[in-house]
Amino acid sequence: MALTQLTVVDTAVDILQQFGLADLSMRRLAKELEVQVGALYWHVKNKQELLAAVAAKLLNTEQLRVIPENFATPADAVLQLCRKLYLALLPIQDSPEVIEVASALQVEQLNPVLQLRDLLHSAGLSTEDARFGQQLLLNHILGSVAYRQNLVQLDVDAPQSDGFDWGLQRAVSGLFSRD
Amino acid sequence: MALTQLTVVDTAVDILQQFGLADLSMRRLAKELEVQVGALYWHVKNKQELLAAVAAKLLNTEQLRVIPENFATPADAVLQLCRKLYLALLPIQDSPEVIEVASALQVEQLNPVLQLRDLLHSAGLSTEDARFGQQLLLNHILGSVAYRQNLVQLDVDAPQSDGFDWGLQRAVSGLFSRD
DNA sequence: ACCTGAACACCGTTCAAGT
DNA sequence: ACCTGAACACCGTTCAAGT
Repeated sequence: MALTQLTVVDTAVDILQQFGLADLSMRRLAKELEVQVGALYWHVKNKQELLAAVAAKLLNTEQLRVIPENFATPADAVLQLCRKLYLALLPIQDSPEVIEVASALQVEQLNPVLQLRDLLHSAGLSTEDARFGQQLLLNHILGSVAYRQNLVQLDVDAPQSDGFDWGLQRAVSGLFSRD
Repeated sequence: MALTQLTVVDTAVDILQQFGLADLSMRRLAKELEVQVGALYWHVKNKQELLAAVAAKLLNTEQLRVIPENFATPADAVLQLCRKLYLALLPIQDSPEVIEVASALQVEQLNPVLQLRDLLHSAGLSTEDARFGQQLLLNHILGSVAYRQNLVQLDVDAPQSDGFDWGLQRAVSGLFSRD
């Protein structure tokens, strides 16, 4: 199998899902693909861009879309999209770090983040406020996932809620109430 | 000067503030202190605990307290504390990552985070909800700082607001409105 | 065009041995 | 008790040289 950008990124996604970010090194990736490390740099510019591509692979899926028509209010659609994102990222080790790298480099390529912004906009927020609201909600999603993943990693077996949904509802309520 | 836990942590804080997390390696730290790397491990268990201690040094300062009596409403005190935290962390490179390590390891030693929780509690939220609200606000602070720091790092010179304060006001409003 | 081999300049952690 | 010296098992990135 020839080495392509696609195979490199897909293998990276695999390593991330199976072993976490600590094991996703360029050298490990090269070993998995049975090539020398240097070969990777023909297909990806550097590790940062690779991680951005990994994030895009993780997020740009049909599962992480929401059909606004299926919801009574825009707020409900927003809630649902956020919950989907949270649940999708939770089982992927270190996903918040990966997404952060990507959204710093190129938020515009992460479809669910864009849809989140769109939903907020069509719910009545100005273009700028929709961007801010998207930030608030994304911060909460990634922060909650990171917090939760740290708990299991430190075998704090307290299976207590991380308060994600509670905080989400409060945040959305704050975004849509005028005062 | 004898090597102590205190000097190790203080020097680590120095390196972080001057050069960022990428330069804060155990080896660089040893060089700065003019000892061998191994010597550090007599004074700190590992790098993770060192970073937690660094975070505590950064946050546990009198500057980052708020006098509730000075504010008309608890919500105002919460707003002020969050803004103080945001402004304090912004100039410290990679501070969100450091704080996250620390709050995963030992939230209970970060005074401003505890005060934030306390303020929410005394504002009427249940003990549990105060914890959740603290999470929501901390997520927003750290997320906004990280976002802002990434912008300057990628020399995206757009000095556009990160919407921190806008999001903060919405979040606080959501926390204190009952619906 | 695509890949190898090898180098450069680093990491965190451990541990026998010294004082 | 505290530190050195040295090792172990890694990193990301670059680049002449091969095909």
